[in-house]
Order: sequence, then C-alpha cells, then structure tokens
Amino acid sequence: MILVTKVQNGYMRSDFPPYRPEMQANVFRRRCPSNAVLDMIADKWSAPIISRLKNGKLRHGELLGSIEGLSQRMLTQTLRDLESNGLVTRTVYPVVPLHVDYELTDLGRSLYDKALKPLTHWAMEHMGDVAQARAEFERRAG
Amino acid sequence: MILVTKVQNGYMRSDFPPYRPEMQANVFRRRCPSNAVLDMIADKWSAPIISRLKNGKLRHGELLGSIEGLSQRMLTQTLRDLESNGLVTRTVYPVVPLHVDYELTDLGRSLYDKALKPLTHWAMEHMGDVAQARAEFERRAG
DNA sequence: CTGCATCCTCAGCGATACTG
DNA sequence: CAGTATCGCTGAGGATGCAG
Repeated sequence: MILVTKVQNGYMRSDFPPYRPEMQANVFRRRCPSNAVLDMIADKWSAPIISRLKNGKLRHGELLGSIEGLSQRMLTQTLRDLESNGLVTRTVYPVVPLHVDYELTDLGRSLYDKALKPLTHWAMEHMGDVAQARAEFERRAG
Repeated sequence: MILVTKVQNGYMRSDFPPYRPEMQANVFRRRCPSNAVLDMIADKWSAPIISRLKNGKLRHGELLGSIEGLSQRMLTQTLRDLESNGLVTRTVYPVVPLHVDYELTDLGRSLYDKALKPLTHWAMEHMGDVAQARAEFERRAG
C-alpha cells in the first residue's frame, strides 16, 4: 500500500513505505527507512525550513521572508508535507487577520539534532575539500 | 560563478557554490554549505551507492546488480557526479573485457560516517513514529 | 495574513539501442 | 563489461491570481 495524496498541482511526496522490521535487513532496496528519510528532507526546501524552526515557532510570513528564493506556494506545500510526517505542528489562531504558526515537534527536533545537524556540521567542515575536488575534476575532465 | 557541466542528456548537478567563509553566516540562504551537501547526496541514487561502497571497492556491474531499480545510465551518471565531488574514485584496468571499479575516498567515507550514517540511524529508530504520524494525518485530513 | 488553484517550464530519469 | 546517445514522460516547482 502506498499512500499517495493528490495535492494542489501534483502529489505529496507520500510514497512512504509502511514500516516493517524486515526493511532494516537491506538498506539497498529502494524504500528502505534511510531512503524514506532522505526523501522526507531532501527536497528543495525541507531542510532550510526545519533549520529555521529549530529555535522556536514561526509564522508563515516569517518563514517566507527569511528563506531566500522560497515561494509561498512551496512554503505551504513543504510545511504540509512536514506536518504530515509528524515533524511540524501547525497552529491556527482564528483572528483577523489570520495568524498561523509552525513549530517543530519532538520528532522534528530529534530529526534535526540527530540527522540534519551532523550533516550541516560535516558540510561546514568539508565544503572546502569538496570545492577543491570539483575544481580538480573540472581541470582534468574539462 | 556556477559550474555547470553539460553531460549526456542533461546537466550534472554542479550548481556548487565556490566555498567562501561568509556562507557559514547564514544557513538559510540557498547555496549554503549544508544545502550544497544535501544536493550532493539527495538525488535518487547517491545515498544507496555510497552505502553500498562503504565496505570497499566494487565494480560497475556489482553496484548495478545490488541496488534494485537502478538503471545503468543513472549509475554511471551518479558515479561521475560523486567522483566530481571527490567522494568516489574511479579506477580503470585496461584489460579485456574492461574492468572498472569504484571506491570511496576518505572524504566520501567521512561523509558516510558523519552524515549519512547518523541519518540512517535516525531512520531506523524513528520510521515507526513517522509512519504513525502519516497514518494519523491521513485519518484527520483524508 | 494565509493559502488554494491554474498554467507552464524544464530537469530527472527510465527505456532502449549502440560502441570499444 | 563499461559507457554513450537519443527519446519521451512525469513531476518539481515558479508566477500569478483568487478567497477566507
């Protein structure tokens, strides 16, 4: 069973496998847990949004303004996606004008601390090496 | 300057920012190091391939056979990409029939240990929570 | 302020066939 | 065995406009 939800223009990235223990057996199959997690945060905007939320709740507009290049369409879509995966909560204050804010769940914070932060950390440390490798490769291969 | 290399049908994912220290200042800009690293491994096949290579060198065919759904076209392309980022080395033995194998560089191994492994680990631990959240969300929102 | 709907473009990638 | 070239589909995602 694959949950696919038609949303807006396309589909939510909902090709999430039901969790079964035997999936741990072979990480080289597509749809293994690690790939599922990558799919969850590897789209264009999830990581920045999660990072941005790590210090507390933010409103739609605050997120939109603080991540360059992010369109409002993709913000909403990504937030829904994160919400559906239990990483973010959405709270609506029924006032006028409308006030909505988003906050990491414990699960979301855990994902940030255990997975995203290490990755960011590695990035900080090794971007130089990567850039150098790229330049080197470029030089050799044209 | 953005390095974009025309390759085969499309482009290598080479929109890599030259490394500059000030990029560390704001992780919410696109093209910050962490996003660059995500871009590096977040495509469909990089992570599985890196995982597969963590135990030592493998031949093209071995990789192809051991990752389900991976086409030979994408394997070559992804390997070139990884190679250009300094994560993988490609060694050609000029024999007949041709023999080529791929191996993680120190940088690649470091990426695996410091970034990919923690992520996989988190995935193993929390896939259940995510699946549950998904089901819950599905139930509420349809 | 928040966010859904529509239109449109272009990159990712699979299938297939061909070379050294 | 390893890799390249071509074709075509599909879906991510930007722009814009409307609604509660």
